[in-house]
Amino acid sequence: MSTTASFQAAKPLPREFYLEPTLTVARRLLGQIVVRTLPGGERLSGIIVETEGYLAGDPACHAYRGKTLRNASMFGPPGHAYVYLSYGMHMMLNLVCQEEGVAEAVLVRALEPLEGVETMRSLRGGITNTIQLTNGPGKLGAAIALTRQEDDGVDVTDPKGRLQIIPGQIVSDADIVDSQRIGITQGADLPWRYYIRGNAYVSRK
DNA sequence: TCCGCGATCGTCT
DNA sequence: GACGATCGCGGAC
Repeated sequence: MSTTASFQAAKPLPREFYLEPTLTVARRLLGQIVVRTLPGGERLSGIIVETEGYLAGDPACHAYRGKTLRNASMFGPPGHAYVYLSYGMHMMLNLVCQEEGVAEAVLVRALEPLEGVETMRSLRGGITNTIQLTNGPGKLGAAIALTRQEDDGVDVTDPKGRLQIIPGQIVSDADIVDSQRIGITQGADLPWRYYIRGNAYVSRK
């Protein structure tokens, strides 16, 4: 196994991290690490390699038409998760940005697996191709066993939480590619998708 | 390799 | 009653 001791001890990124402009947060989340602790104690983790920003006033944002039961956590405090069901089958992971009342978030679209790869494999139906484990928002949701009941609204800055974002590597601007968001019709031309240049786990180049 | 389509269900019109 | 911030399969070329 690889040397994981250094990041296992790391504390989650602080709440202030999520108060920068949301598109800045979307860029800075690249290289950071999602840590999922299963009920039995096993850790699943991966490096964030692809994100998308969703802003207030953006027609593609779920909060565009106001607060509802589904998008309520987006209106909550920063540093919490907004998890929802997409296409009736995929759980999507977003991280809430901006102060309470401002509904903006970053969608985590792809991870590079670190810990718990074999468990992720079984959660993804036993597929053998490691690249395809987490190279898409629905795929990573399944790979880390996200559920709306247990994960929507959780505080990802809580050092004891089931879902945390901890510091990873620094990604320089030169290694970040800006592109158009995927799978939306409204605001499809906006370049608010970011990914790590050359990373094999990005959903689309 | 590319494209079209079905699965599946909560949410909002 | 329609439509997704998706995915994976099957058929055509």
